[in-house]
Amino acid sequence: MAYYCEKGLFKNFYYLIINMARDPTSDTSAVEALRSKGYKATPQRIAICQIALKSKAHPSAQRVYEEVKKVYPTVSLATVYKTLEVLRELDLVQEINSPKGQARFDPNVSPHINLICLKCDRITDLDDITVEEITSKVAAATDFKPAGKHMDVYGICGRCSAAKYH
Amino acid sequence: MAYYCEKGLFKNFYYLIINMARDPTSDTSAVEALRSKGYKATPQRIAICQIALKSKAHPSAQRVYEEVKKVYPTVSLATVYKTLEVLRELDLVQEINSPKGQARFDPNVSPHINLICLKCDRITDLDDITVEEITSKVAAATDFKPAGKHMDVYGICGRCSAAKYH
DNA sequence: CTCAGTGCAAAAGGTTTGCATCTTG
DNA sequence: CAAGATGCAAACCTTTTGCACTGAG
Repeated sequence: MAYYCEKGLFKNFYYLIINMARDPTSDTSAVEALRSKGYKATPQRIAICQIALKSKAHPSAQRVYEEVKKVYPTVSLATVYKTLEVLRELDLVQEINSPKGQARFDPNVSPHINLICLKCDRITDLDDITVEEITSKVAAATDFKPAGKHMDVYGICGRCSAAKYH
Repeated sequence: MAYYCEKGLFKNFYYLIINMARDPTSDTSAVEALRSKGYKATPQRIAICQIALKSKAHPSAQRVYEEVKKVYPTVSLATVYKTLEVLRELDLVQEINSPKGQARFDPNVSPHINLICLKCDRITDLDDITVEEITSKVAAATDFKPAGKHMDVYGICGRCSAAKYH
């Protein structure tokens, strides 16, 4: 029967499901982006892209892992870390350093401000052209070359200040 | 002789040296800031303030620990962490989240931009009034309340881009 | 004299690494 | 079929915590 080989058929089974459920556009482009730099487009990586490149919640590696496991139960946390590193190299995600000591990943690679809540760790994007103004000002005024396309601002998010007296 | 009691005389000896070498102004104010909120001004804390509030290198806790040990050899890393936490509460330092997964501490609590080098992890301050413009813009446009007085921008520092081909 | 603070060692995350096994191209 | 990727477990680092002892106020 089909279950005997956990590492062969099982994986392919899930790959199939993923392929059926996938958004053809972005999936194809993720595969292409991977291959363009010599990376292999494994089902694990595709599944991780599915989650990480679509989430707006700025997930941590752990969070991505949990989501990916739902559709690809055999994936390991180490693979998630390695893949996120690859996606960073391909400029498909940016890494955000949260105050709680874990990295967060952001598929929004256009210029924007990350509003990082110091209480609940929620991160909200704020698209703002000021980012470009600032980075070009920095580049002009100093010998520092801004590379990331995001700027981080810390504070208390709306939800937390509303829930102040809980 | 004077060495017999490592935890008594030894400490006081170093405390004396610290007092002799100290900058009277800032030291007094650190003591006052501590006491004003009910914290005790222990020699360990004063030594840590000496280092952390004067450094422009945005040291990590480990780095502060190493510096403090030079003048106060019996201090422990745990005490450094606890004291830095107190200093943060007193608004005497701000915490910066570096990409290398350790916190960095910044005694510059006026509005400024932190230029964070993704290669060598060096952090440079850039005083810029734009920070206030942006935080007030954010406060006006969203329900997010900016709290920190710094904004983080990532990139490659002058030294690293000069040393590109090493 | 009392309670907060210290120092130690252990625990607790988060992330990386080494290695045998498996799979893509 | 070769080079690269996976999954597991162990190693690593940074930070936090529990607790007996110490010292500031």
